[in-house]
Amino acid sequence: MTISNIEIAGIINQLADLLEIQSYNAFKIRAYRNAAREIENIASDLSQMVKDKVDITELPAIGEHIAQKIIEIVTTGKLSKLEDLKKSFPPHILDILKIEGIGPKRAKVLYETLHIGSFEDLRKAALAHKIRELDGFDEKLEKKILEKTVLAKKIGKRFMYSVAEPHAKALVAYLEKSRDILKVLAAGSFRRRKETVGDLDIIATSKNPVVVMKYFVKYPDVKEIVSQGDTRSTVILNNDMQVDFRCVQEESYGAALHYFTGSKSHNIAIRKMAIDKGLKVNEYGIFKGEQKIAGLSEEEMYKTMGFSYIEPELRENRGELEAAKEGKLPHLIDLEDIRGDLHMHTTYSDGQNSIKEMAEFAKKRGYEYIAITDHSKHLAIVHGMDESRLREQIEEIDKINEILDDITILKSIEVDILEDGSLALPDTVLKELDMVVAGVHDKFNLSSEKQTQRILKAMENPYFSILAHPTGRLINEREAYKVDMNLLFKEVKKRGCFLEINAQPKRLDLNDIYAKSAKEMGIKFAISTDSHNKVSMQYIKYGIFQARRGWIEKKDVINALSLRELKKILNKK
DNA sequence: GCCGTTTTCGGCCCGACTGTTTTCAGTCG
Repeated sequence: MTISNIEIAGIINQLADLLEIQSYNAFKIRAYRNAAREIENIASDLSQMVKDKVDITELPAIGEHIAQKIIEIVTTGKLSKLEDLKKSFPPHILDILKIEGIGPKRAKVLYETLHIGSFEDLRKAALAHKIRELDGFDEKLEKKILEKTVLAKKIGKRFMYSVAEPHAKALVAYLEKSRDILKVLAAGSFRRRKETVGDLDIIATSKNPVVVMKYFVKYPDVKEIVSQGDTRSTVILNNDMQVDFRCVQEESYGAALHYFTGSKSHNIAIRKMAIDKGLKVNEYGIFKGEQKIAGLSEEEMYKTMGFSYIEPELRENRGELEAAKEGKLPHLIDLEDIRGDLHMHTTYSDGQNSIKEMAEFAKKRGYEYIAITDHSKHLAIVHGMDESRLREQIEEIDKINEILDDITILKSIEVDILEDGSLALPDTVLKELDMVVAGVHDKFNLSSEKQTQRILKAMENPYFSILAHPTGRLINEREAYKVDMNLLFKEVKKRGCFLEINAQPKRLDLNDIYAKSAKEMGIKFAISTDSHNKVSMQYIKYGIFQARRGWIEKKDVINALSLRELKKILNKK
């Protein structure tokens, strides 16, 4: 039985949800939620920790009782307390909590008076106008419920960062046109460069917030106004993306920006630390009694709290506050640090541009080098190369290298790791390459043991350089394959090979949590675009964002090295 | 249910919007 941290957190959150409908002790519920949030943030695998008999009560927010529950979940896959609780509710009761405006209290009323336990029940009751008569409901809410239950399946969807990005930019550009707005910025998980964005949080400063609110809700892409107040409004855009907009006075810009950037976990941790210092933190500033002592800028906020400035990407309460206190924050990698791209395809396999076109585009970007990594023959669908095609390509690269100045094309391949852990091409040809990128492209459903052994075996190959997209997940499409990441990292470290942070917006693989964990073990990374045409080399920024969220510094990244240094490190293996 | 360099008991982040039950509960972020 292997169960992921996310799944464990999900079970504990479900428990909290049901207890909340039962009006259970609010602080106990909060304790469950705190524990779930911490579990989502832990890099190491809880399942493995339990198997290794690690004392998990050492983890924050996890005491004796929750530890027992986690052990039960890991060993049985279930939580008996939750299973028992579920028996007293209809099976889909938690679905109705996803509807805007229905929380645990109203869910309880719906269930106890009308026995409503699903979207379908709710919809029928709303159509029969039975909802409006209930305590805590009215005609308006009933109407809203009816609308929401139609679109139920879209609720809770998260957008890939790259999808949210143009919407955020367009909206910010619209707001910038308002004369009443002084500053405006997209905050929230978007500013933290999280791989998916649930909603947009926009912050602005103005002397006339009410006027600004009116202007905001008139944005042409708005489909629905959820709420509109004097300083805060919420709308839904045509693509169903929610936007929360907050407008404050100039003097509170830093505090509001900090508050609206989050993460929630980071904010709560800071507010608790403030209480210990006899201070209060809110979106208007830091207060000592009645007196405001900071709030103009985030820098000032952090300084007042005794921290160095924390980059938005780090604000997840994953140790950044402790590091900031001790002045030990990482100096995060920047786009400008990248000197080459080590994963891209050409017309030799499934790419759209020639080797030369890719090289020339890279040169324009100011790169010193690129690696051409077309697919190996195993994958018929992408016209993978066999040995002789690869030799042809090697020759062509040699020729182009002679012609092109100021950029070097490294000879490489994205070779398949076969089910038995061997590579899809023989060593006789792999040894002629400058480096070998290897990846799993099929048999995603192997057991964790088999999948892990498959990759470890592949890494034994003396020419293996970089493990491509290490977990294979596709955001919103495909789960990661099951791999013992902890064991994998140990072997990568021992072998001296490298892990890829794949910058494709759908991959961003390794993710932030794994990247941080691997970095802590001393592993180095290649941040690569896996481009299938020249233009997508620009995706490198998404890889940088993910790497920054994983606390990655320039010194951790092999394609931030000069060509000479890179060759040296590639040959050392 | 968790936590503690003032505490093993007594706290637990903080505030806006909605609708209305004109002082607050419910919900949300």
